[in-house]
Amino acid sequence: MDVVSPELNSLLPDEIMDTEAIEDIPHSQSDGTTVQSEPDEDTSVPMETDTPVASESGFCSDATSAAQSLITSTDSTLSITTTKTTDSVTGTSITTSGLQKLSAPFTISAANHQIILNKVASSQATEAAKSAGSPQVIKQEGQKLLVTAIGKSGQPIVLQLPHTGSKAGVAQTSGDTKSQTPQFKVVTIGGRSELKPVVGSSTNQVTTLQAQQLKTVQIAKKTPASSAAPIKFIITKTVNSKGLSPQSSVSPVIAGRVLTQNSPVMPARTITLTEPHNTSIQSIPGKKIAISPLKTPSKVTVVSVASPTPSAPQKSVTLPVNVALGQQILTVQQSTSASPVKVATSQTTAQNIKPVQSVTVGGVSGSQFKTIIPLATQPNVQQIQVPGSRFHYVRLVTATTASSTGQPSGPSTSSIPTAKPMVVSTGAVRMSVPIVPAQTMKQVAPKPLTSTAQVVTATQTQQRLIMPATPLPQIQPNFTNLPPGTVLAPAPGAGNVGYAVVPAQYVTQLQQPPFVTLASSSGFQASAGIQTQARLPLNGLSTAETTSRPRKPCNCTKSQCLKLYCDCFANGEFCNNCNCNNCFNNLEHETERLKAIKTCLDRNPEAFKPKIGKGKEGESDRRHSKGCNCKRSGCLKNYCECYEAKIMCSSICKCIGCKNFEESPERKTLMHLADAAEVRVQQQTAAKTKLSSQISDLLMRTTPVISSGGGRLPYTFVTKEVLEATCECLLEQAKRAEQTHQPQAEAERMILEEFGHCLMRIISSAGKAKVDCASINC
DNA sequence: GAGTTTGAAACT
DNA sequence: CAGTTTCAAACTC
Repeated sequence: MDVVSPELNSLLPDEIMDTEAIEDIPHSQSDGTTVQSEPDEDTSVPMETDTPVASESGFCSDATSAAQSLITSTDSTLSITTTKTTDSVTGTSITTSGLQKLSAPFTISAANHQIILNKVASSQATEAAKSAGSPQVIKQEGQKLLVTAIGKSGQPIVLQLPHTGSKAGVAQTSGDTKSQTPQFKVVTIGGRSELKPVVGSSTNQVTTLQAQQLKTVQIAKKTPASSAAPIKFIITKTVNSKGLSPQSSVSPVIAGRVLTQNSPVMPARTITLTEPHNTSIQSIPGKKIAISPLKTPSKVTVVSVASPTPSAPQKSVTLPVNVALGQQILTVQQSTSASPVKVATSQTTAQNIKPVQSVTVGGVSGSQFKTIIPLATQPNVQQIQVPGSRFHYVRLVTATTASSTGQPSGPSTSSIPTAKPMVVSTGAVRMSVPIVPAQTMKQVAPKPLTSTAQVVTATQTQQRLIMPATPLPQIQPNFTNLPPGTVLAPAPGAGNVGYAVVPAQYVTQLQQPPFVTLASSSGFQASAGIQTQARLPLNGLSTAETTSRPRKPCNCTKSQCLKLYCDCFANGEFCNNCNCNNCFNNLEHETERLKAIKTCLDRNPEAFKPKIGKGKEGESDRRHSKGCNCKRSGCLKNYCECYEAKIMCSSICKCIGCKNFEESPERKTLMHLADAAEVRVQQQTAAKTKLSSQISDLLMRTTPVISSGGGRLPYTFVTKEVLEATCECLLEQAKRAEQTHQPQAEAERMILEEFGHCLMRIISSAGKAKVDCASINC
């Protein structure tokens, strides 16, 4: 199953990934040296969760830094997710219920620009492993994901995934990887569609993109010239794993979305990202991944190639990576062989990166890839706001309770029945968020450790992804909607449903159209072909509406903005530029906020779901999920949530005296009035715009040019002398008023009157000058 | 801007 | 689940 269907993919905007990826890595590698994780085929390394049922995405951490990049892939699915809870050792991931993953812990090293993904053991293997009483083993069998990023020079970025994959729907064991059909994925980083693939894998598996259906996932590269320019990554994947020829010339891509490449061609370079064995996320609570707008963002999103098993969810992976200008090609290889994960950056230039703070990966001039990683010792709460910035901050936080201290080798592991990867893209931000039922996370079952296996203590460790919640559209029922601010909030009664809370402040809100890519392990059937990557309306509002309308600031006074009364909180956003008092809806009160979220979810698991969703079949596309209860407003005022959402009341509404139905004359009248008002507003806006333009033009023409070699405008009558003369006139008038002992009001009137006279003279002079100038054709 | 109205959310 | 209270937004003046 693919996370993103071609159809949906075609709907993707050209720029959907305008983000900077900054990741907080628990243990960052300071020198960016290549780190290779070991193949670890035999070693089972349980992640945070290791219940057989639980499927967890593999986590990738930066070499020493747990760069919360998660790369997972199923047989035919490759997903890269930035996550915090990374088990470093072997990039363990837990597969469950047919969810097969490929976890590829990776490190960015300066050597190769290669990211090597390790294949996660199949669910069967996991089951077997668990049944054997051993921690679940993640086999890192050799799929390599080769990602080449287009550098500043414009070299197309190619992501190649020659990996052996089994047919969709067939669970594959870890040992089956060799039998898998190699798949080829092309990832382009950069803006152009010039993608010409392809790079042979290390295993000599060169695949031909021709005759393969490629799916492009993501895109986003912004101006390479700017250091802060975000980078687009387009990832195409081959749908058809068959017919891969070992040696193939690469045909240009493809059906997928092609990126535009702004930069000149550069030789492709590979960066191998490897997850250090020693790194465990849990060891560092409260980690965050921040995407810094100041840094050149680049994000790689890997889309699952195919669905191995019907029940196996695909994971899309978003790998936020800061790519500096002139970045080179980031290559992620997924080899069929169980090669150790490597992190190598090509042309390691400046890697003067403090450990855990930033990781710079290869650069032509300086760091090509830079990952900024918050220090592990930093408080896990650090609010990041970039008002007006189009770049989004993404932070992965391990929300920890008292006991969630990182214990890399802690015996207990949390069981996550179904990790639900989600890719949420809000224009600039796209992420893959494994949603893990918090309830299951609380259930920690100690497991015996193998000598090589690293057990991650996930006890009460919550990984939180902070994302803009506002644009979050309604998520598929299986996924549940993303609640505000926190990941892994328990959803009572929701079974395996978990929540990913996405505070908005880390991300510029409403800057980009909401975008969601979702994949559900349980809900997505391969046969159904349910791949979701589409813009979904938010609360009944179209994308354009949501993007164009900034959120209103709240005015809460008593709720501390921690109840659903607060729109900010209800929308999963932090308060920002609000008028609230005693606000706790911020990172300074994260504990309270999380508690409040949990409370809300306890009360109503769907509390943070959009209220306006799709109605039943045959009904209107949009309707209120609960219906309104209006009694006095006739459902024709904004008190009514239905009316406010510009939808009509439905059968589930319990309103009295409803007039908000199709044939309602009152409603029609209101609609007409509203339309007329809107037209007036538009006209006024247009008039203002025009007037502003005229004024601006007038100022341009009339303002004396400070001679800077740029030439002088023809009508530079407001000169310094004119200004001085005007001021003298005004002063003289003031003196006159003072001498005549005029009251202050009268004095002001006289001065203003004089000022008016001065203006009139200036304008008159300007008019004459214009005429004169025109007469002489100046 | 103050006061009122309204209905969702929260509480009992 | 129903009734009541609390709350903040919508609305009116």
